Amino acid sequence: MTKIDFSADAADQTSTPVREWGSKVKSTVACKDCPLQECSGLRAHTPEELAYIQEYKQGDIAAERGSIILEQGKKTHHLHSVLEGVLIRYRTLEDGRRQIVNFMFPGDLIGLQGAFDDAVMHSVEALLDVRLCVFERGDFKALIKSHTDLGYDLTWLAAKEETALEEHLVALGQRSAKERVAYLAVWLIDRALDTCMAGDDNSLDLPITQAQIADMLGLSLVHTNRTLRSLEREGLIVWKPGNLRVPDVDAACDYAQYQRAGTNNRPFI
Amino acid sequence: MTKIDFSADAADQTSTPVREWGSKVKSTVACKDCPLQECSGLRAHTPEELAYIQEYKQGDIAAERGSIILEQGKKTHHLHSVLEGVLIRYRTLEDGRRQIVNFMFPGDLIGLQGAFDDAVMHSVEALLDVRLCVFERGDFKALIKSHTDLGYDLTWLAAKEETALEEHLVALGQRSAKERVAYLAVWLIDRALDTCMAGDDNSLDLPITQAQIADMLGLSLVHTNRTLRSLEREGLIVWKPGNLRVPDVDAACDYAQYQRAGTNNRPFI
DNA sequence: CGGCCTTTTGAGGCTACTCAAAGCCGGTGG
DNA sequence: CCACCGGCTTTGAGTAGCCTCAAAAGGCCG
Repeated sequence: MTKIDFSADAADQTSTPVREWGSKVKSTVACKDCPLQECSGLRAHTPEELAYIQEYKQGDIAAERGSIILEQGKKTHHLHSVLEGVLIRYRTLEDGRRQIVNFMFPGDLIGLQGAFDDAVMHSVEALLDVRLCVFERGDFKALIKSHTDLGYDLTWLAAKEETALEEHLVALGQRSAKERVAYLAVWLIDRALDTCMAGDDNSLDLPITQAQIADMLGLSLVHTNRTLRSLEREGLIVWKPGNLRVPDVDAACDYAQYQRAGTNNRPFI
Repeated sequence: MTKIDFSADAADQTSTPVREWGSKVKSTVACKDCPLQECSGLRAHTPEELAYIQEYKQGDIAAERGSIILEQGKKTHHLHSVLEGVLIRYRTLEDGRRQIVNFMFPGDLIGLQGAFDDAVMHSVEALLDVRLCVFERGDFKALIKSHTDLGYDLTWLAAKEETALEEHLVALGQRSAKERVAYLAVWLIDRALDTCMAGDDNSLDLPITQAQIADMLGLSLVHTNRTLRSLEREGLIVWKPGNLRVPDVDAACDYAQYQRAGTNNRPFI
């Protein structure tokens, strides 16, 4: 809920474009030293590609847990990618109902849709302290055109994001509450494994509230709680505040009727 | 349910790549005469772009209503775009539950994800007799690289598709049965308007069964029926077999808490 | 006319929701 | 150091929306 303090005018509630973190953007990490290069779930870039990216990267920013990075309906000049941390992307209806649409892990792109439309139709909030790379929205079209490899990667990323939403859609449309929770747990663990955020015992430290889980899965808070406890009693999933663990991932997958996508060396920017 | 008769071996249930419609592909429509060029909801291509596309287009095929164009888990050598007609994209769980993920209207791309992964994780079925343009999957990477404008369009399309899924996700997660049906009705009408398929009274001729509506919205068949009849009694939506009409689109949007995306000249291939 | 698919309607039951309140935990201030 | 407060979690009780089972009616085609 706290606003990011880097921004000159993040508190501005109008729909005018905001100059997010205008002069505060500095580069603390050079692309060639990007820690994500080491991550086994991601496809490392060639030195050449890294040089391209560095050219377009304006810098990186830190934002603390709870910060709102993007706000629904606002225009943005920037495109971000996740260097470190986890965020949620959600949409709010007028009467307050909220749907969390997806989670964003290191390597994911934030606000791609905003590069085409004027305003993004969702908000993005940090679940952990995060660091984000900043790109200029306008440069992005040039990037696609001048460095076709990265243009290809971008399309790839968009297609992957689509696959993830498809998966969530199946969960919401077809699965029971317990199946949904099991599905989400496994999906999160898988993403964490891909981005080197998981513990070696299939656990993930993520301070997500049950209200957020509920808003992701289309369940009520109360029923989410009961479902969590029920799955825990069965030993399938141990989801304590701040930490998620799935003792037997295969069993959980089986229960949720979820097919894990093989690890797939996704590209990132 | 009927298989497409163009295919040499569409009945092959193994996971080996199939040579879909090998020699049967002919070009009945030249890109420069593409009827979608005339459509107000789509962005017309420049003659130059049309020439690019023509170069990569292998031809077009017709498939009749009920044909399965793509099958979940299969490899495909081809990429398609919708020249005419409407299709659904769905995913099936092992126990038979099915989730319709999205509808595809003229100008939409089929199987983009398959261009990156080996196999697509969903099936595609024609709701109407359709005509599809055929591209070679392998050529597609070259297309992005050699004609960056089209690469940009492709990314744009992928981002749009993602936005649509996001919208569906909100519907499944947050809306009641009646709101979901109202939402879907308006969404379909909007897509139809964009692609010049709607009647002038906000109606759409689309032979979709209530079972399919149910599988799209995550409702049971019986309850879908009751919900349809209930909305009809209230005069919000008239959804007869084969024809959907929304007398007052604004009222329906309002009821479903759905914000129509302004018409947006989407690109197409 | 008979068979198949789809739509419609009835009846009863379960899943998940709402309302409500108590327990927990960390932070703040007296 | 302890009392208090706000946010999160947990549990109880009653309800409603949606589901399943079941069967009849309508439409299309051989």
